Amino acid sequence: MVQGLQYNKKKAKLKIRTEMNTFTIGKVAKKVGIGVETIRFYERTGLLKEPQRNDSGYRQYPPEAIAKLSFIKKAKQLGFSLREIGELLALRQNRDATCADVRVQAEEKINNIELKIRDLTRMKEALTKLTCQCFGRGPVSECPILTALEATVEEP
Amino acid sequence: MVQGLQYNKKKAKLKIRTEMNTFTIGKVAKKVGIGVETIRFYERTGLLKEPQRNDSGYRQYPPEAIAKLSFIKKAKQLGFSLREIGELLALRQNRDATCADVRVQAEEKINNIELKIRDLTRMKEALTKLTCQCFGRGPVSECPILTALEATVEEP
DNA sequence: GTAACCCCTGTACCATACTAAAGAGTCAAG
DNA sequence: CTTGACTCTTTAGTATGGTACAGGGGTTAC
Repeated sequence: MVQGLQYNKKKAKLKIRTEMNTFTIGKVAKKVGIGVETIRFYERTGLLKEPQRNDSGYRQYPPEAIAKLSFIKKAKQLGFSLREIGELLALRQNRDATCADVRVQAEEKINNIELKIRDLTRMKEALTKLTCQCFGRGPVSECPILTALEATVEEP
Repeated sequence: MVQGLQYNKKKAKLKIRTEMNTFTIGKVAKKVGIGVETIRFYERTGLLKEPQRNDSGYRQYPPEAIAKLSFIKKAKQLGFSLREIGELLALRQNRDATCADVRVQAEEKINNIELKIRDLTRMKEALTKLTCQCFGRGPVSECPILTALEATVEEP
């Protein structure tokens, strides 16, 4: 901010920022559909590289940043964690990386998701079984759902 | 050791602890198969009520505590959050609660799980579709998985 | 009596992914 | 020139479910 003030006095109102095809953090956030805080958070955690600044210290994002954030958003919707997204972004940068590398990541993720689905399905079946035993009548003390959960550990 | 026939109150504390059917936190943890820190954590968060203490300030758990912690453990395996488990435990205590109340909770949870499964299935399908488009050959720059994710947001 | 455990409190920390607030500077419109 | 919207940094808090000390004291077996 000190440097910003100094520059501002010298270079007053040259509209470098608007003549270039850059966006403020707010515009980017709006275009992508996320919050400005989220973008700054991604920058802090290294997911997004630090953008250029204008004379006031405002972040200036090129259009690619919007593409990158859209990428992040979509990958997140696909269930990738920020760490995994970071790996995908790194692959994208890596000239030696091949399509196959990306495919491996995607397949790992698919296996991952399948595992989660299996877990949830097992949970659901267990719960369904319990609710089928419960007629929904009588006091809670006789509820088969709770009594099933109450079963204590046996003495060794 | 207590000597002779005399019932020494000061020395009887040791006796009282062992003659009653109570357990130290470590024993409980072992029986249930969780850590002592976890039990203290449950107590801190109000999931478990504070047990009696002996003269040394040690927690003394009745056998019911083991049942309760087993309940918590099993409910957790079924995908209930600690908050939801707290609600189930409260229902169990509530004399006015009925079996139907428990059933409602279980059914809500089932719906919840189904929703998650649907979400994951959609993710999986999207990813599978992308990987089917990728032959795993060529440079990363031409990977259809990444290019699909790269699609930018259009101008409004 | 002394080592090897156990238990106590309190605090801080792990990961994940943000979100908010304080306090100050910047910018464009009226 | 003022106002309001925007931006900056730093710090701290949210929720979830724990885990890991530190620095004390208690208990047990030999």
